[in-house]
Amino acid sequence: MASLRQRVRREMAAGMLLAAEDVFAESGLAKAHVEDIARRAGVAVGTLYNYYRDRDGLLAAVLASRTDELMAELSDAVARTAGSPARAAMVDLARTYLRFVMRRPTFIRILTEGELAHLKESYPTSATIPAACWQSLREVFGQVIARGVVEGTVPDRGDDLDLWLIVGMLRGVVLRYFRVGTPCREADADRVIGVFFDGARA
Amino acid sequence: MASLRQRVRREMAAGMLLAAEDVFAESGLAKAHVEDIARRAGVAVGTLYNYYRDRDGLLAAVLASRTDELMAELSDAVARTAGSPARAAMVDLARTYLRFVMRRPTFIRILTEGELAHLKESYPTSATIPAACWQSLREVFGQVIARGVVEGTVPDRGDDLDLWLIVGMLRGVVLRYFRVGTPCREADADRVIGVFFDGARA
Amino acid sequence: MASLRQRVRREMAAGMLLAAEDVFAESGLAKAHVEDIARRAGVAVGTLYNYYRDRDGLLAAVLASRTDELMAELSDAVARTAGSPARAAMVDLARTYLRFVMRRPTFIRILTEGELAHLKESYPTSATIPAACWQSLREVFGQVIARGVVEGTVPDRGDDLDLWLIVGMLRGVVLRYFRVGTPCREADADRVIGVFFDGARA
Amino acid sequence: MASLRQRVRREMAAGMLLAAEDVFAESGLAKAHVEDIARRAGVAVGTLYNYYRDRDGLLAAVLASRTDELMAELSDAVARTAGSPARAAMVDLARTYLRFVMRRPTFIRILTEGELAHLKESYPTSATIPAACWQSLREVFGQVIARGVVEGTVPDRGDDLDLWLIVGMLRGVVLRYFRVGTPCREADADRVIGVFFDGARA
DNA sequence: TATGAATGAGATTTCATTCAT
DNA sequence: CATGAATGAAATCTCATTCAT
Repeated sequence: MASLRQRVRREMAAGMLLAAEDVFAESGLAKAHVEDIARRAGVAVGTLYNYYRDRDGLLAAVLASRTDELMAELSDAVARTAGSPARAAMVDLARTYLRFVMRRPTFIRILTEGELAHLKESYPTSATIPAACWQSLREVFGQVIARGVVEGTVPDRGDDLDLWLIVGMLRGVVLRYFRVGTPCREADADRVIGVFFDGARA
Repeated sequence: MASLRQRVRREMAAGMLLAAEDVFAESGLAKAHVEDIARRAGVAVGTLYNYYRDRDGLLAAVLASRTDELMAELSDAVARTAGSPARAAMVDLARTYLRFVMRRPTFIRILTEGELAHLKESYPTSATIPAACWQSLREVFGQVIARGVVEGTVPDRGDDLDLWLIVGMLRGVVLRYFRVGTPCREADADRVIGVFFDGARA
Repeated sequence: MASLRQRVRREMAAGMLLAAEDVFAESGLAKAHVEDIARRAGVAVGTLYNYYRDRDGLLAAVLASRTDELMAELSDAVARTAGSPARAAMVDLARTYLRFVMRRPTFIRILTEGELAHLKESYPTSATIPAACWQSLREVFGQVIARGVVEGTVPDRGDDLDLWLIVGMLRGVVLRYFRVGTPCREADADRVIGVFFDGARA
Repeated sequence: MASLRQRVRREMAAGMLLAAEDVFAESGLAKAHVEDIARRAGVAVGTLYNYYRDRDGLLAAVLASRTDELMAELSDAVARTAGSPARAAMVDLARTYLRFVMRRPTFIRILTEGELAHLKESYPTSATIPAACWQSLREVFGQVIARGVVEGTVPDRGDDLDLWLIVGMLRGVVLRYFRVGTPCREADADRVIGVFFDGARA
């Protein structure tokens, strides 16, 4: 059982994590200042450093926790659609992902920025996490597509381009949300998978 | 006829622009240091500032020149496919874009990073250019899709989601190149447009 | 009661202010480098910037505090000579001023340099303070001279030239101190006012 | 006889000197940029350096030529009032000085700024000239006052304070011009000397 | 001799991290 | 542990001076 002290410590750490996530997303990874994070968390900078090694460690913690959360939800979706046809499973995956985007938009923003930003210098530990997360996302879709190939509903093209296209379309939906404000809806997930299977005409 | 001095000046400016493009792309917008750009260009820092007002001006110049180049090629593609069916025109556009990506990958890297980075503070002038460029790219596809709607080959869904999906797929192809190294080929453009019209099965 | 932290903070700020005053006076406003001020104050540059927005803010603080000090002493002098004849009051003012010069020569040096230097670019906030201070000094003398006019001991010439002459003579005494090292004494104040009322012969 | 070449060279040098004087006065000694001087003179910076060793040399030349001009006029005044009473001679000197101020205000501005500015670093050669010029001005008045002492119209106080007071008053008149725009008139010279001999009442 | 672009030392300011209280 | 002031390396930008043309 967690002692009171441990519980308090965990809650403080969690509060700082939320503050960090907000600031990383709002200000951008390059302009996210430790002092801003501390202010947002309602603690002193020194306290941040008592809980996390450095700014990099803070980002790594944000990424790790949210990445776990996302992967857990995707795993759930995979598990619960184990027997369904590939297309239905993919719809479920896409919906799950877009729901997650709307629930954790700040994290997704960081994840998307981090995919291309050059983080090695400022964030040596965290630098590889976003790309790895995107990789995992593609792999999840890859598993289901493999089922589609077995089913015969998806042709085997012998490359992984389809994965980049599906995830690309999903990123398109999300970027529309970030840039224009149009929320991501389940219907958008259906459209993405619909286009993937039948094209826009269907 | 340009005087010798003018010619030299233009060449120096162009050299610095190329150096800046490389450094912006390689180091990332946040970690692209003026001194690195100068070193890469083989000039002193002060010389950079004789040609461009500040770091922001340097980035703005890079973005402006390459954006113009890209838009010119896309305009050409639109013009030369004026009478073709929408699908053929879109294939041409997508091929044109991917060819450009392979010819100017550093610029595309900047453009893609700049779409989501928070640049207002460090690059007040350049901050809005990447998003505007992406917007233009969507509009170019939008024009052709409108033709497809008239043709009856593309259903009118009453929203702009299709544009985000197409551009999203293209970005997927490009990200694959950036992350995995797989070059963007014309066949990829055909796949993207093929999926858009007929789905992956076709 | 001031907390320990507040007291320390106030003392640090005061120490930096003194260091800044010294360096501004010794090196001149144009050659007073932040690093020199920090070294003189025995702190790191960053610490200066924790207390003052920028170099301009540092100078503004020096000027504001010392200007207040000077004006307070002059106001005291005006108040305590409220019933005296104008001449006695002016002697008191002049003595007060010269005493202040000898107590705060570094500030007076800054004030005198700042009257003519072009500070708008390097010191946007502080630029107008010295001239305003000199203006106040003239006004203080102006009030007493007005009493002299009422008394009939000073002729009303209908212009403000007398003020510029009195303050000019005082500046002469001070410049002698700065250039030749002759200290400003109360007898000098008496001479200045004596000349103003009766000429050098008396 | 001056060759054409020499004449041209002298005219160019003179033009640069005028430009330098303007810029030194307008921008202040610390913010007078060589490029501004060149632009004002209508030549390239390199040309400036063909005529003057460096920025310091340019200022030294400005100061030297104008100082000579001023001292020549004052010497004339001294010479032409050789037989007059001290008071009349001093009025002549003061008028001569204020006329010069109105004819060469830019130079006087530099001279006045240079009296207190710390020029040793940026202008090693020129640094001592302004103070020396002021010293000469006091000496000129000192000679005439010595005559007044002999005459019995000026008491011998055994110090040089009177000189600092007279020159201080003149500086007051000039500062009024610089700060408020009131031109220096001959009547002002009369007032200064009048106050010196008889006080403000007379 | 005139030109004006190239140079790079030097100045200001920022901000992640440390550590005494 | 929490605090937040101190630190100083690092980054941008300026401008007097040089020198090839």
